[in-house]
Amino acid sequence: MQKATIHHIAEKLKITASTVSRALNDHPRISDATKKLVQKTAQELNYQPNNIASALRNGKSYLIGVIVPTADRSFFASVVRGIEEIANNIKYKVIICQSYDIFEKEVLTVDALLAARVDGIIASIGKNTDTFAHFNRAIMEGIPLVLFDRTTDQLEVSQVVIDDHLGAYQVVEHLIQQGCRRIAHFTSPKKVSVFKERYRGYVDALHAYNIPFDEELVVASNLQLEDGRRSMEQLLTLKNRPDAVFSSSDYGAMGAMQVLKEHKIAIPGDIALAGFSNEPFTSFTDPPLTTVDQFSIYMGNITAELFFEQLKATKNFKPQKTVLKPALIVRESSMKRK
Amino acid sequence: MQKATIHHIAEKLKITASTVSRALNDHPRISDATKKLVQKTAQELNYQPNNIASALRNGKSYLIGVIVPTADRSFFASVVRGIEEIANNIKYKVIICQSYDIFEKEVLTVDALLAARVDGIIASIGKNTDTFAHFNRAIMEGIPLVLFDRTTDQLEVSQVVIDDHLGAYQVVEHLIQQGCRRIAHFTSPKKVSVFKERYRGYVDALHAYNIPFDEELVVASNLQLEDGRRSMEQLLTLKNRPDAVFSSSDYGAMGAMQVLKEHKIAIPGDIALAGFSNEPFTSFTDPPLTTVDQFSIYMGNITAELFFEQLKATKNFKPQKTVLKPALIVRESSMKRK
DNA sequence: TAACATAAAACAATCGATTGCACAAAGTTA
DNA sequence: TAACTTTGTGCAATCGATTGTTTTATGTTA
Repeated sequence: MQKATIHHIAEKLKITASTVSRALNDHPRISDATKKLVQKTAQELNYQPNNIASALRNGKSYLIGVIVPTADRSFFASVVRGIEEIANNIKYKVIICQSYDIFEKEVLTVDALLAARVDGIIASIGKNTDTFAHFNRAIMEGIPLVLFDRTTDQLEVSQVVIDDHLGAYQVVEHLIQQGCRRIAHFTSPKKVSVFKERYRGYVDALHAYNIPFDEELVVASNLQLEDGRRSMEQLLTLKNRPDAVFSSSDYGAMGAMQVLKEHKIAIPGDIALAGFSNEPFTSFTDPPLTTVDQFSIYMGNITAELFFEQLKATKNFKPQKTVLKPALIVRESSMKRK
Repeated sequence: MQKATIHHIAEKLKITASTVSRALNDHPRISDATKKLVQKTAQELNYQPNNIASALRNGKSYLIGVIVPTADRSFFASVVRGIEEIANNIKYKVIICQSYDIFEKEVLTVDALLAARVDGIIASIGKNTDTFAHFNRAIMEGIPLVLFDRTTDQLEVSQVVIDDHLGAYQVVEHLIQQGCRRIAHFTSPKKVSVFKERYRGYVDALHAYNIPFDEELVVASNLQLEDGRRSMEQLLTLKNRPDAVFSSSDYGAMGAMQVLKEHKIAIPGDIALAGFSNEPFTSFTDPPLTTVDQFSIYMGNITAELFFEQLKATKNFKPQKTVLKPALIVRESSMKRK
């Protein structure tokens, strides 16, 4: 059974396809009578416009590509959800692609999206990405690009980030207020701005409270669970142990928590603990983990709105940077003072 | 700057677009010399085929729609990853859509995918779905449909599931071997086969070991964290409390764990605990949660392979049902005997 | 070398929707 | 009533790739 086209409608009404097309698109030069007739017939024939055909004609696909390192991290999944909410409202569909933090895969993905003729790309950059030619390729083809969370200033594009500096600052300030003085920090060696910013927030908070910065308390790793374990073990070998750990990722903090428990070190009694991202599991841990919420769905909304603004803008659009405020979530893992 | 088309290549080489097209598609009637020349020129002009145009011509979009209740559950995210692995290998792109377990949203999504002219749909049915007209619409349009995990026998389509009965049976058998005799079960009131199957596995294991079935030990809910909490509180009001809880979802088990801790009830000492799905957080809980792994990435692979098999099959394809074996993962929450 | 086979490439239609332009009918104005 | 405007449709080209059907070279055979 064939799907109905505007030609079928036209034939049935003894008019031309162009009239049908105009009628369906509410063109002012078509009489109301014809419009109604066409709409009615379209219904009868269960007509559904062929997006492919119109995509070809007007060079739009109504598809946007979203690239995330991994979609099974709650943060990214929620941002994607936020993007979808906005996109679906205006007939756009979202293609989700995962780079798995692998640079080559990210490059391939960008190229695949360009080949698929997406109308634009929203991306969060992989941890191992430090050259951006693939994204520049998209920009040069006139494909709008908006980055969120894991962004870079090496590209002239709009970006939406949270104030990682502030989030980290608040965590460290909170730890200090709980009486901690030797606060360790798990960070990433990668040139990803979010981690650099959190590191800055950590350092600045220490300064602000006149707490000496001690390089041996900063451990760089990939910030996964196992990394957190290793980093914590390393810290425990120090003569002068920390009394708190602020990890740039919840997974890293989780690894630390496991190690501390294995060593029968009290949390937060001996060592307080805080993570970053408010992954869902953080409220399930024992003790529940202090962390920073990033309002991820909202971030997705904002990112999508910025994206579509740029998509509509005909001329050269000035890249915008939106900075969202994070929220410190205090849970037991850091509550030394009840 | 315009993107190169086959016409640009043709013009440059003083041949026609059809020759270029055939050369690029390695048509036997084109001389090797021409083929090489065309390929070289294509490279030079950085030609990328316009998928939209070829989609229109041969009625294929190279897009497949994947509908999941939510993409931020590790199980679904991993299945999607498994699907993507296969799909991307053969130039297909995956559109991920979330139904959020809302029936209306699921219907809209199916229709949107049909309108987007996807080449097929892979779906896991929402919890609240009990009529299937929307999926039948896809089938009638000749769009291949494959279901995974949350499936139904009311549709004549291929499906990939794990043996939920076996998984549940193994959990309950394990609990019995640990000495538990009053094993409670959290299930869903919904007509979702996975939960029905797990319930059957629970009942059958009890039977097999001559343990009486007690209706008051079975609690139906939505199986989220809060539901698990409520269900556990309810069980604790019984005169004759259970000595184990097997929840059909890890989140439900997590809720139970929180309540038990609040009541200072030892896990697994007083009450053993087991979930289902092997969500990542289950290894982070204290104690780590016994659960069932579903080999989700593999499930995605299998699902995609079945899907593409069906897509290639020209004639009426006989729906197949693939059943995968799950794996019991024993952790401390159920280890009464060390 | 005429007749025919084969290889290589051109021609033209097609997929379905869109749109600039042409054109006819109806309405308006002087 | 001639001249012009407005309104409603039709015509035909277009987007880029694909493909059945010629057409044009080239090669082979008798």
